[in-house]
Amino acid sequence: MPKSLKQSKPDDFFEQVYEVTRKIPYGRVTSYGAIARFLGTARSARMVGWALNACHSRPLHVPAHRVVNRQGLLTGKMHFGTPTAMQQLLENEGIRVMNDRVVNFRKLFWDPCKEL
DNA sequence: GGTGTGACAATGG
DNA sequence: GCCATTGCCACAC
Repeated sequence: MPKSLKQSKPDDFFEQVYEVTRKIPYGRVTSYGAIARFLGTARSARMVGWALNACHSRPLHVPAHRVVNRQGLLTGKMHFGTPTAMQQLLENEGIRVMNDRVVNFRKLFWDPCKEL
């Protein structure tokens, strides 16, 4: 029974990513690396992005638009259906975006390891 | 069980 | 501040 137990949650890692992403405060942004480090997989920052890629398979809405790369670049905007959807959502929260890059990213940066 | 891949991060120029 | 290269882990086939 022990070996079959984990079979129920094959996407445990993804679940964690979604959970942290939902906890991002309004008007704040974070990076994939920060989430990865918070989950204990600092070197799997790419997996965080991939996990969000599968967020469409989730019944719950995930504010993936608040997650950007270390440079504050909206690398995943293309996965929102429309190329401008991500930027629109960020601007809607008061976040200024220029050239697909978050302005004052360091100020708006939200570190789950510290804040959470 | 190996191979390919990905919404990244860190470093150096 | 920007561009190019390398390393990295987890997942699908």
